[in-house]
Amino acid sequence: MDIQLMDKQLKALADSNRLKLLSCLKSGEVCVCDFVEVLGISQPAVSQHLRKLREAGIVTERKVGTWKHYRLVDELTPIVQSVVDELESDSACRCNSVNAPC
Amino acid sequence: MDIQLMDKQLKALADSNRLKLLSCLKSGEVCVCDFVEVLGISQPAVSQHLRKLREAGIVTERKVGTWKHYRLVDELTPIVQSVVDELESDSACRCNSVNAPC
DNA sequence: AACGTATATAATCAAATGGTTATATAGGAG
DNA sequence: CTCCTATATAACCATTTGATTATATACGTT
Repeated sequence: MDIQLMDKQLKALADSNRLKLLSCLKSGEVCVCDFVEVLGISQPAVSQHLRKLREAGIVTERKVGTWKHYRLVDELTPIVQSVVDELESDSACRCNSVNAPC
Repeated sequence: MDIQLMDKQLKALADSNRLKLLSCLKSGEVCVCDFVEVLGISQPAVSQHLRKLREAGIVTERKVGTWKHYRLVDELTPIVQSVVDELESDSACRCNSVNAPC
């Protein structure tokens, strides 16, 4: 495995808020608006975390109208997979907002 | 697995110089003096990287006179193990210095 | 005891990181 | 077209990180 990709993925994983995002994503797609509630940080902050995960090849997105649904990529690298395996799935982060389109 | 430990270990892993240290350690014990040559950074910088790995429970040390030999801990967590597995073992970093006591 | 070597710690600094607010972009509803 | 909502980007700022130099500690040698 390319050591530069490894470093990039590890940097993307090494943040507690991003680990929480992965806990949420473990059980399926989640839209950005729900993440904002879960993490208790601003929407732009969430957007920047998701970008970091996306650029590391860990998550991918799907547009649904004005919303975006994020999910884990299909083929995770062994390192990312081992991190996801260790995380407890957090189902509390999905479809809680009144207007969530999930 | 404790999410705080996970975060701490991931932060310890998410640095290219520390990944190089682990590449060296994959094939066995290495003393600090050799690391300095390999990474091309100062001795205190190496010492601080090693401390971070030690405090994350990834490496341990053994005193040999004035030297210290570092090695991977016996029971790595699944995440750390998967990172080590992905790294190519770098044998060029051992016992190269004239006065290395390895 | 005095000196030299190996490693660790302290002090300092520049760069990277993660947050905020403000603004841009894009799509759906009226 | 205009307005509202969802998301992304830009600009900015405080904190953290990783390097350096200087100093402390510990051990071996003379």
